[in-house]
Amino acid sequence: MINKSGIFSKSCSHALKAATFVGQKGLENKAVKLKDIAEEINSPLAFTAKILQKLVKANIIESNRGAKGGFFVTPVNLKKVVLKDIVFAIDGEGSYNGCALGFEKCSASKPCALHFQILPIREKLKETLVSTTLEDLARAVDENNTFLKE
Amino acid sequence: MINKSGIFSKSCSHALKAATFVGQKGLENKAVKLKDIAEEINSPLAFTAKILQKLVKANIIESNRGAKGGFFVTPVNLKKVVLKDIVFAIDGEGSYNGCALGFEKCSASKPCALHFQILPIREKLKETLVSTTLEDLARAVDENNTFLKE
DNA sequence: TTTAAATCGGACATTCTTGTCTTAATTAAT
DNA sequence: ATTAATTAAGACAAGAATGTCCGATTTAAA
Repeated sequence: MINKSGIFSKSCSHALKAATFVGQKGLENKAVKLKDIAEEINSPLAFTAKILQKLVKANIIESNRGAKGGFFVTPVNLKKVVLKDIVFAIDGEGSYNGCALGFEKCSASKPCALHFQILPIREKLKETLVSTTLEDLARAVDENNTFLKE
Repeated sequence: MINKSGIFSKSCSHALKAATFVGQKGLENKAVKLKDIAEEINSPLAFTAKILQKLVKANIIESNRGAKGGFFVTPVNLKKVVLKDIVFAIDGEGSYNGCALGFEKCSASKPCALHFQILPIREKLKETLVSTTLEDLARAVDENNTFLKE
């Protein structure tokens, strides 16, 4: 949502950053450890762990336990996973489809006071969330065109 | 933000609904009481009061205390106030300008991993928030084209 | 001038999000 | 087998957002 801290919840921002970094390493088929991820994206270790676990359960990234373990993305998922998948995994569908004024039933036939104003914004957002792949993000970061840290 | 409950924070949704209802009555130069507002927009009384006070302090609506008091919008504000004013008053500027990944400094020259994806969405949102007036919302509701209740 | 009807303002309570800690489970290497 | 490295999982803690309560203040009317 558009809340005080920007477009996404903090958890979701962390998830997007973490997934992108794992994706970046995935470009070279490498796995990364929790500690490295948390450091790279500047997010608390234990909290990052929780978020990574959600991403694993959502089949966005995978993990290996034990020594030499870590998190990684398969080449298939690098191309297949889109932003929407990550947002859904962390914040759920409401973030994607919810009414701007919070109504359960809000549609063109029973529109809330903001329905027609918000509609085109929503559409544009959805468009972006389904068309941007994890690989897109990972490559841009890898080529130093965008950043995961300030 | 695009969070679990939709685009805006709950407080902000309440504020938008409350302001719209006060605006609707303002079309006929009437004031409304807190109790009526809370009932109309289906929001808890005391909490609605808090939000209304913020709107008053932000000079979006005005109030009269005491018997025969209430909240109202001046004809000038009805035309002058835009959605952005309300969103700013409740959620602050971050909601409007904040980086999608939460960075302080995020710009075309130092873009976060989502910067270029989010930019056009943000622009569209801003456009809408500055071009929609309180009167626009109030009239649509008054003409029964849109709703403040399910 | 008293009373009733309102908003104002601050302290408090609850709930949700964010973050921490500790222990268990798994794996590779010695 | 044992140990060290690592993720998994759940209980707990802190903070922010949301919501409640109560008394103070203001105003109109009787």
